Amino acid sequence: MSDNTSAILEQWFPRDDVVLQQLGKQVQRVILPAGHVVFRRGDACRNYIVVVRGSVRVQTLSAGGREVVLYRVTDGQTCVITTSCLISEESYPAEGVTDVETEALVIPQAVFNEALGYSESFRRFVFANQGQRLGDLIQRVEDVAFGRVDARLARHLVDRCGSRPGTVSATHQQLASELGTAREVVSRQLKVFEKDGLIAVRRGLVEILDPDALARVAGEDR
Amino acid sequence: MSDNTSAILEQWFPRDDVVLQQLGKQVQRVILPAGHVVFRRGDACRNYIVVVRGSVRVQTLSAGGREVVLYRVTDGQTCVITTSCLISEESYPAEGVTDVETEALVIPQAVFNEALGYSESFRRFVFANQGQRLGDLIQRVEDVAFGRVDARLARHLVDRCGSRPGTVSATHQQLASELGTAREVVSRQLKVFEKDGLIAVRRGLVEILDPDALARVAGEDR
DNA sequence: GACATGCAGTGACATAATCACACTGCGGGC
DNA sequence: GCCCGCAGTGTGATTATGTCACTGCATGTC
Repeated sequence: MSDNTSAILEQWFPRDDVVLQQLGKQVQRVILPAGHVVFRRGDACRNYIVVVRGSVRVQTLSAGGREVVLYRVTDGQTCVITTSCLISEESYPAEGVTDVETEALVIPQAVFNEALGYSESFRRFVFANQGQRLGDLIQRVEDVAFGRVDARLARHLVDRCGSRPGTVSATHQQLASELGTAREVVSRQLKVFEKDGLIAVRRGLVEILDPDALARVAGEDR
Repeated sequence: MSDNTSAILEQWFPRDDVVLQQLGKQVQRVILPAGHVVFRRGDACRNYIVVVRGSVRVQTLSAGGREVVLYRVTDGQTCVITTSCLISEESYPAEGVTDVETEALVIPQAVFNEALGYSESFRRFVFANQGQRLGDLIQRVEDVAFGRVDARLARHLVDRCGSRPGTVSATHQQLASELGTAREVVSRQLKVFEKDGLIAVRRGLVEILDPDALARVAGEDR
């Protein structure tokens, strides 16, 4: 069990509170492999899920068969959709898939409800997470509605490799889903970046040669 | 005071519960004129707001100065952003403006927090609302990313006038904000609809002549 | 009437999405 | 090894949208 797990459990279900201690015992820990489908569109939601370590991307399949990534849930975070579905007892409107091996806490609905009523700090955690994911979603609407593809692509690559040169492992199709655009557009844009010496592309792989220049492209607000 | 207000107050703060009764006394009712700015980007959030009657649109101003409408809050609903900002004590990431004269309940932060811990039914209401607005947002991401402007515009007009012929009062700029596109695009598309005899346009007004045909345009999934 | 202002129309151009199809690297089966 | 299949990629043609620059038009104010 990772240190994170213990810390989170201790924080929410401290030893000195008998009620929370009891609730804490019903929390399970799971480790999911990369690519595991955590929930599908239409599934009923039965558990509150907290990602302790790893990354889950939440995406939706449009009528035309295209995918957009809505947001990611990473270390110490939870998913807005899960939370609201859990309480309103609606089914999932999107799907969640692990990007990498992911460690998560699974809190049954009943336990979640009790903890929510009992502990203000738990409530605060839950809602703060809601706010953050919500902000991600709003940002996404703005990006897709107004953002230029070159800037968005550059930003995404920089985000994934940091400020040091390195490689990002993704197909053009995956990148397109991240950005809410089409594969061809990504292919062409990558070509442009490559011609400018910012990156090198190989099958399923993008090598970042000049993160600073890339960051500059990302930052140029039109 | 409208019937709705009494009903909502009675539902959340019933007479037979002394604690909730006390909390209920601190809830205020306000009537806001059309076009009133309920909250601005960057404002701190101090109250939980429930729209009893009317409509508030929540929108965001992008870096380029363009506006998108994220969703609307109407009769009996609340705003996701308000809720999560209130609990996580962050500032508003968007702004809210009344479309029409709007009657609302204003619940101070402290009262909201207490009620949330005390009443499961109140909690359920709060989160169910979160889920609905969230669904709106997801839909918006899909629309903006994949939707065709003609279909979205047609759908929007139909939504606003119903299945009977009638008039929608909005400038092209307003329509563009609703759809997350540019004014010129709306102007051109309206011209096309007009040429096809679906609508007639006048300054600040769109007259719906053939709602059925318009609905057909809206429904044609690509 | 002169002017300011907000709204709408339009052409030219840039960017992005879509469609159609060719090409390529790689792994599995033989 | 060789062939094949397939996911991944490249590219041109076409259409849809977004952007820019500017004009015209209605309305209100002085």
